[in-house]
Amino acid sequence: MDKGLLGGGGGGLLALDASPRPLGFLNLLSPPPFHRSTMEADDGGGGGGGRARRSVEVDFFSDEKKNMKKSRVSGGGGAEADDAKGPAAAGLAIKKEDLTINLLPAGNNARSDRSMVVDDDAASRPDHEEKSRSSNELAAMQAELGRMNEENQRLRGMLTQVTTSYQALQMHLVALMQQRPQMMQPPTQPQPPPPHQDGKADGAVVPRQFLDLGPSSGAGGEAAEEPSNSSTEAGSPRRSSSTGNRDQERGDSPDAPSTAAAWLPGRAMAPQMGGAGAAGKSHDQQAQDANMRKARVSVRARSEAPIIADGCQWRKYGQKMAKGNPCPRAYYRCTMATGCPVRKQVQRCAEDRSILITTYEGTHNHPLPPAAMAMASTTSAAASMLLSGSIPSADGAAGLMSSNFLARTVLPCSSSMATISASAPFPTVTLDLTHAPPGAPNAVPLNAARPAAPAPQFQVPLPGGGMAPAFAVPPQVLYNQSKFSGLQMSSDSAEAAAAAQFAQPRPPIGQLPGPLSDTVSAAAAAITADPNFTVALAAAITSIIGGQHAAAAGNSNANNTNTNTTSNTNNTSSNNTTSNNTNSETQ
DNA sequence: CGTGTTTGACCTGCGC
DNA sequence: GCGCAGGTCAAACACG
Repeated sequence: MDKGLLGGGGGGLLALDASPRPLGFLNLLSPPPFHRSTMEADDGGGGGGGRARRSVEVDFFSDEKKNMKKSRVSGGGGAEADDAKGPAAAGLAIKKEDLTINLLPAGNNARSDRSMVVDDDAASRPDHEEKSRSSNELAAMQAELGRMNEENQRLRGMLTQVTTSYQALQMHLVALMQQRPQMMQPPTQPQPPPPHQDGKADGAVVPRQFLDLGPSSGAGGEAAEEPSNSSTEAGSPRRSSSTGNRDQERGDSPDAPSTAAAWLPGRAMAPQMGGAGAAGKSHDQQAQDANMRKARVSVRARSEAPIIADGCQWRKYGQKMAKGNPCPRAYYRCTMATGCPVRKQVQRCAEDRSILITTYEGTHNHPLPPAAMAMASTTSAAASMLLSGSIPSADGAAGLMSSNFLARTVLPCSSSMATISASAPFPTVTLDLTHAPPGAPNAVPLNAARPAAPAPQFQVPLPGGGMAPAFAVPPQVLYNQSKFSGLQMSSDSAEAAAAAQFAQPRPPIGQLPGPLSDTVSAAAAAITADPNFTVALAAAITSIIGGQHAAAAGNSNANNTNTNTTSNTNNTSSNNTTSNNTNSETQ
């Protein structure tokens, strides 16, 4: 099925999506603002009010745009959309040009408006008056230009800063990506002989340490023993739910929280920089892990479909009645790789059964199709922010702030759509996609974003391989669903776009077939395809760049918390025992 | 026959 | 210590 998606999507979209952004990854930073006008036409919002909260970028953009607008006014030139590239530089260049032009009072000014006025006046006034007026105007313009230059300097500085950050991030990303292929070995080889302790200590070297947590531990039955030992030494407050032994055998559950942070900036970075002292460090880290609770990302979306397609393949391994909810909760495990620790729970909201609550836990230890990448990056970003926010002090407030930032980052169009609950037992970020933002219907735009996409890609694959009647649902549902799947769908197109590159053994993100370019292309394609994906990536990037900023940013917006709390336990009691539900309602 | 789902049983953590 | 609830396992079953 996945193959079908990949294969089907195919080439058409590739050209469509990938081409527009030759700059590739760098665009990750710049597109959101500049594409907003075009891409977010989808949202019908036209960029309206809600966008403004977009932290630095917005300001940057708006300022920039202002400048550019001025430039255009003065330049009178045509194609506006085209010069959206190279913000600061372009603006500066134009300005200089204008300067030259303005300094030449010579007859035909390019400044259509003003010059027209001037000309009109000039016709009826003496020369000297005209000249004085011109000189005044000139002076004013020069002053304005001076201001603009200053502004440009500022913007340049910001740009430099952003670029620097980006480069650092990119390097980090590359490092992580290069590590990933290593991780991919184990899954294909279901159980590489438990090289556990040594494997982590030597072969895998430092960098793998975090990434190891998923696969390697998942690989070796006893391998998992090691971490759990240390963590138990550390007190093992972790509530790895069930099954000490079984989990070790699976190797996922105990490590899920760690893997959830696998590509976290701080955490992933630390080992690399740490270098030696693997033992002590890992010990440390494990203690940290032990302190860390499982981070979860919960997505609320309206959907008639029993499950939300997120680009991954899931296998249902259990179903249970949750207390206080007449609807059973289904447990899924990622089956895209053998040792993948990622799980998700799917349950319908008790209050509104049209709302599907999908809770993700853990991080994939295998390459993901862009479709899944979108979701993974989103959830990972959410989880990482959550965790990074709570690591330092285990303070819920930090996480809360981060989450607010996340809310705006992941879902910029809806400040009140993401919520965090750092309350026990697991810190959970909730992305509430059930609220229809103002300029809603973007199911169509999504389609529009990928006009050539074959129908199958729009279908919602069910775990069982069937297709959910996702588009037989009411518009509202469709909207909400698509809003959620804005991540997946858009990335579907990205998937399609990347299909050519990933077509073979699918080395997607992990292996960087060539240099970085393929991945970059895919990312660029995806970004081009859908602002939501951009935003998701931005969230991931933001999380990598630094939780502090996130926390800070979130801090400044801490008042945006909404009331959608995610509590992991429903307190209403019932007599539901642990008996399993045979209810086929959701299946 | 392979893959995925269903479902009863089991394990674990937590609160009382 | 006991009971409850969440989470998972794994045999049985269904399906293509």
